[in-house]
Amino acid sequence: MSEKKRIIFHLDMDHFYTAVEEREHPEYAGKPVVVGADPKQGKGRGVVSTSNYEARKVGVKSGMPISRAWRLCPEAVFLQPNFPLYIRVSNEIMAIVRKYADKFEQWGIDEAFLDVTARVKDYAEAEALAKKIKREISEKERLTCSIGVGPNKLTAKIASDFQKPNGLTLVKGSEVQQFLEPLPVRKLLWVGRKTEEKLKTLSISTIGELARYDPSVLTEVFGAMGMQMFLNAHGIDRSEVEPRTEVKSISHETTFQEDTAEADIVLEAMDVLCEEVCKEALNQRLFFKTVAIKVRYDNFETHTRSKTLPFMTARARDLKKSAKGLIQVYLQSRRKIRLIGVRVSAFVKSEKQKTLC
DNA sequence: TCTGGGGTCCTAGGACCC
DNA sequence: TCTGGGGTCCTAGGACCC
Repeated sequence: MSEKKRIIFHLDMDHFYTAVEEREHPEYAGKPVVVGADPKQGKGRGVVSTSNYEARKVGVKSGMPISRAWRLCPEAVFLQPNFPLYIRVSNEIMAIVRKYADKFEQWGIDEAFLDVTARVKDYAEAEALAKKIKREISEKERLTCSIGVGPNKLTAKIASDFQKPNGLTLVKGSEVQQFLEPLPVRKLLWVGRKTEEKLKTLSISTIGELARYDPSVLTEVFGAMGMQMFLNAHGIDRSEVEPRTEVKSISHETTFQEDTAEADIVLEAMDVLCEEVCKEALNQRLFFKTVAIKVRYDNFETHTRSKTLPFMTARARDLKKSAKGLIQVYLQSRRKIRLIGVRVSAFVKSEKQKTLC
């Protein structure tokens, strides 16, 4: 029952959004660049999506409130994300990368896993292949990436993050435990802020401490996830590199400029979201059965309500009617609303698109 | 610090059916 | 009159990813 020997790459583009912007705008060279919400002189809502290394030097990081980024670095070039551009560049990069893998899995817009087991005979060849991929991306796209190489996805992912930007880190099977041992548990995939905090109460802060902990206690505290974490801490991860399956939900959401309790404003915004969601569903030829809405109050308390229709549809009229019904309870509360969202799921792919629309 | 927007997966309770 | 067990679907919330 020994684990099949594999060689997995994880490729991660370096500060992707800002890198693309810098490529398109040479005049930004050497300046701090921040892609995210509009800072509005420090009064903007929203967060930083990506910052380049000049901005990171003064502490501007992904996920930070844009107002704080503005205070830290008012001289930065602040840009709103240009997703159509990023998606186009992403598609070009993925086309380059996927031809080097037997199995390929895109992970978000700017990351990918490659199973190259059948393409290389050892880590020396893997290193040469990784360099070749980096060179091709650099020549064709004028962008850099970091690649991690390891015996599984877990190790490859952590390795790609180990030296950035423009890094290449190889971790052989025999070196995995030693490599992971000193790292904080937060580096493990699926260990986020909440799990990190919970682990801290058990006096676990490094992957090594997690590996030495009693797995039965971990199972008690975290359920199935506990055993998963324990195995991962030992460098064990049998998950396959596999292509993303079909889309399971489509959603749009929006945060208001100012929190509002006005039903008219909320309903009008919701109609727009419904239109956008329907347009996308139709583009992908998907009919949906389940409609969900999301409401976030001004204190960040968040609720969702959903309803499964007795029929499938892709019509905006049906979506608007359902969404309107679902949001009523929240409007009646007269509390100030910060955000609303609309989501559809439970898809049926249509072969008869034309006749039904 | 004052917290976007797009997703996936898991859990748990209740309804309903056989 | 109080009581099965299994299976599936629906709903709400939450954690996590980029």
